[in-house]
Formats: sequence, structure tokens, C-alpha cells
Amino acid sequence: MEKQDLGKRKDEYACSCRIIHEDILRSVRKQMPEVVQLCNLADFFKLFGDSTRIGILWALCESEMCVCDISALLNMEQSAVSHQLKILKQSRIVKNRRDGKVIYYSLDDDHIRDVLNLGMQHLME
Amino acid sequence: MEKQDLGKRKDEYACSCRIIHEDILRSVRKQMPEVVQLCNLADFFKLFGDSTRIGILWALCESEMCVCDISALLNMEQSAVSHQLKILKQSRIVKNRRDGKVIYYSLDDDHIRDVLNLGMQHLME
DNA sequence: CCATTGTATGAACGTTTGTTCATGTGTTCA
DNA sequence: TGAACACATGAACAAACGTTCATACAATGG
Repeated sequence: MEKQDLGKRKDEYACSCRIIHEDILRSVRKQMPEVVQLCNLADFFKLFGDSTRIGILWALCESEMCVCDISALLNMEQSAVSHQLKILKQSRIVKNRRDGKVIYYSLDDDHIRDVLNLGMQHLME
Repeated sequence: MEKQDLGKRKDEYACSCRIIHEDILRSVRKQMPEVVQLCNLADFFKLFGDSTRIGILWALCESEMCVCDISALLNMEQSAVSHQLKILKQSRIVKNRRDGKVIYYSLDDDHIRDVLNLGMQHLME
């Protein structure tokens, strides 16, 4: 989705720098994932990089919730919440089920709690 | 830094929704962190939400590196890398030391590896 | 069927973000 | 001391992002 063609020209360097430590560079290069993987990883974390989405996810850690309740919980317009829920659903982090007029959202991935907790643990250090 | 005044008016709801499940809302509300904490958490994850910074951090997991080498590794201009390093340093995720003309950057926080690994693990599931 | 309610969605808008360009700072070495 | 080099930084710009507004869709109940 983003900066995908970062490493397309592997032979020419966009930087004007000389390479100072060729040995380090070689060994680090071996450990580096594909550019696409780095972008995917960034896109994954980007989902957690907004306070509205963080609020939604934290709430859903506790309980399945409908859009109305989430809106009330976060003091936000239903539309704003709905837009963010769509993003989270497209990324398969959240799922939903319909019960009449009400649509319930819940976490769709077990890793989410771990990620949130690890981040919060960092802030508390 | 962002949306800090999200919950300043706790009495009036920005949303036009009725509250459907008061019981759920009450119990979830008890588990919710302060709005400021949610914002801090979002700001923390936002640092991981850019592929350039992800690349930098992943590299620094492997070895201490100077700006030149990072630029060469990521095929990016030295200036762009420098700007991102500044952001990472301000957030105390990265530290640096000077040795003559060269400045070496390294991770300043043990949690960073865990966060990156957890994210990567998620993408591999 | 029609009004109501819960939710989704597209367009518009202001803000934030990352990169580039030009230039500045600090260190080394001849 | 002055050129060369490693890095930092401010301004400018385009792209990405999140919210709002208006409206559409879907299900229910009268």
C-alpha cells in the first residue's frame, strides 16, 4: 500500500553516502526481510497508531460491542467509529455479526491482545 | 500530541446514538484506560507505522549502525533517514553515540525487539 | 408499506506525515 | 586553517489520514 517500490533499484543508491562498514552492512542485509514484508509490518502497526482505533480495540478486548455503544464509549460520532471499524475489518483484526438491526463487533485475532498489552507494558516501564 | 481533548466533555455525547447495552458499557468503561494513555499508546505504535522506521529498527536489532550505512541499507537519502532517526530518538526508542565524525545509532529499549517480533509473527500466522 | 432505528459509505475538508532540497553544524586531517 | 566528510535541520510540498456531513442501506415494528 505504501512505498512498495522502495527497493526496486537495488543497484543504484538513492543516498549520496559512502558505505563505511561493509562488513556490518553485509551481515545486516542478510537478516533483513523483504521490503514488502517491512511495508506489511508497518501497515499492521499503523492500525494501532490511531487513538480511536486503539480505543475500539481495547474495548473489544473486554467484550463484543455494537457500533452505538462504542460511539458512546469513545464520545465519537457513529460515522467516525464506523469508518474505523471498516478499516479494522478489512485488515482482519475485527469481525462482526448481525443480530437484527444491531451489528456486533469483536476481535478476530488472538494476537491483538498481546500487541496491546506489550505496548501498554512499555508505557508503564 | 493528538486528539488529547477527546474526552474532556464526559457528560455530553458527540454521538447521536442511544446506548443499547448499558451493562456492557458500564463494565467496559471500568476497564478503559485514561484517554491520555490511549493517545500515548497510539503514538507509540505510530512509531512502528512507517516502513522506513521499521527498516531502521529491524536493522538496529541486528547491529549498531551509522547513518550512512542505514541510508545505504534502505536505499534512502541520508536526510530522510536522519529525520526519522530524530523522531525515534525523541521517543527514546533509539540512542546514539559519537565516534569522531561518525554517529552510531542503536536500540535504547528492550521492548522493541519484542514488538517487532510479535508483529512479524502475526504476519506469518 | 411506511416510519424508525442501527449502521455503512462517499465526498469534502483540514491536519498530519514523510520526503526532498538547501544549508548549517561539528569533527578530522592535511 | 581550510577542505572534506558525517550528520542535523528548517522550509516547502505532496500524499496519506481521520473526521464530518449528507445520504444510503438494511432490518424491525406498527
